[in-house]
Amino acid sequence: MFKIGDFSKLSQVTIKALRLYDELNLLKPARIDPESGYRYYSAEQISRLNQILVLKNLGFTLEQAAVMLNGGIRTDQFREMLLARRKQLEENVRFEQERLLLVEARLRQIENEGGELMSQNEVVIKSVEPIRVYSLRDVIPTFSAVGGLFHRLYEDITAAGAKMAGPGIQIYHESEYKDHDIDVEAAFPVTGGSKLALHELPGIAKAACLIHNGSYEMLHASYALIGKWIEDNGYSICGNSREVYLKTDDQASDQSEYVTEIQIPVEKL
Amino acid sequence: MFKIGDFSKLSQVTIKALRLYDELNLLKPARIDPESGYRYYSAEQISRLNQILVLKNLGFTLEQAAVMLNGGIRTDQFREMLLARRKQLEENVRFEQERLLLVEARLRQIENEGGELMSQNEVVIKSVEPIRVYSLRDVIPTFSAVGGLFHRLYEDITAAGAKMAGPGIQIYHESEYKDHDIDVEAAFPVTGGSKLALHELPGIAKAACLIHNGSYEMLHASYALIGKWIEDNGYSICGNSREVYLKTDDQASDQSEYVTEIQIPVEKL
DNA sequence: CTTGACTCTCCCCCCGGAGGAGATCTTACT
DNA sequence: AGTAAGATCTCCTCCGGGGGGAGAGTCAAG
Repeated sequence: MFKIGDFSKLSQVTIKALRLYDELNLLKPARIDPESGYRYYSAEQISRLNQILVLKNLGFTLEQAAVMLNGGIRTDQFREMLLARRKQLEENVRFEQERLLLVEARLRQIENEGGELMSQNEVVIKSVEPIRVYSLRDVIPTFSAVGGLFHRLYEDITAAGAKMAGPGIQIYHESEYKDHDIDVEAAFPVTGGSKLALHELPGIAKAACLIHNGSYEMLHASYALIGKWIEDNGYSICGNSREVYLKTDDQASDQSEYVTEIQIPVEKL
Repeated sequence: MFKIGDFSKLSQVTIKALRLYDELNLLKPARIDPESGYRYYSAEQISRLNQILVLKNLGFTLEQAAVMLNGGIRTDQFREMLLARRKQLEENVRFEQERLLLVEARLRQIENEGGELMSQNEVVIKSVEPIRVYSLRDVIPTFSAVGGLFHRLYEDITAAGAKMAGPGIQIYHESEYKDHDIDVEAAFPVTGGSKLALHELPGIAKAACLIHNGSYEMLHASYALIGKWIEDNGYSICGNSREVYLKTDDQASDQSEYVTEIQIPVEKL
């Protein structure tokens, strides 16, 4: 019989851990002195402890280990848990490797381009929810004509007694870059106005998103940035890009205050 | 200005997370209504939020992100943190991959050898602490003579008025298997007996350990098991193996109750 | 018998939120 | 203007695998 300290030294498992395993019914001491509460372990229990350590090394939780070791498991169940474990581990490895690539990309960027540390505007990947909107789609001669499209949209909405329930969204229905005769859709989420024919804007599973601050004349710079990012990070564009007008003339006194989000659907190559 | 729910939808960050970032001084709302306590965010703050998300994706903690974004950091410091991060991530990947190999080895074992699920006695890798012992070393004709060695050890210790302070240990000072004229050391940690010439048994950084239950006549089977395990798991033997007599004739009424631990120093190939 | 080393239970902490309770606030509809 | 629904607030507990420490009780050796 060993006291917990001796047993801990023998097994290289901390006393804290042993007490926890006791509490979780993973490894009950062979005897507990009813008066002092001291735990006494027998030499045979090292086998059991080793089983626990093996399961822990495989990455199972202590709770799973308790279920397995307390007998409620068949070989085929164990096999299935191992398969699930393998799947999870493979995913973990992929995830960590991808994260590693991101870190290395940052390091390269610092080495090459000097100290930018964190730019004000960073590209992030996120999903975009589907949303019901009222929208108008048209082929417009030049970019500057998109204002008119939004104006017609606004008139339709107010005429129907509806209200805008979110920021304006613009979708480029072009697969390539064009600067004339552009197929463009302007949309607003609305509330009320049951007469309006709403239409569901599909969600985007993965979109590369970048916030653009300031006048629309500089939007192309942000597009260049996000395009470079997509290329550098091994994504490719797989859908129509959008602009979301988070802050525009109705809340900003100056064009320099405008805030626009660029969303580009992407997929991992 | 967006209420927290709208801002959450825009940014695809949960309300819970936004409130946490507020608490951690990562992202304070642009305005908090002093009467209702409602948080109001401005469109510009999405940039800041994206910075947070990027740092989180790189695997930094929120606390680190707070330090970085709140200005107390220079580029070279950021670079060092990235380097540390890379090192940690590389280690994580190695660790998870090794764990994955363990799981796959288990799966192969189940497929090949049918349902053993968990054997009673599992091999674990652990470290062994250095320990001060009194020991005798001799070349003995056959294995069975090791008993005599321990007997002499026992007599020396009691004669010196000392006591054994732990289980007996046997070290094989042979690099290959021999069944006659074996160079063997028998050792006991002791307390008291200042006249005894103690000697420090070195620690082992990595030892493959296996508990053997029962008579010593079956020890060879456990040696075969641990040898196979070492080979299967990509280790190689790099030192003298030991046996630790955790339960032997002084506490056991029958040889079938003996408990012995085999320790073999190994290194990863 | 004393003293120092061990052990006991109980509580808080880590990390990044998730889930929920109960109260208050805003907003849309009548 | 009232009311009901939905949003939001703070505060609490929980997850995993223990680590660290307080305060009290126990064991073993000289």
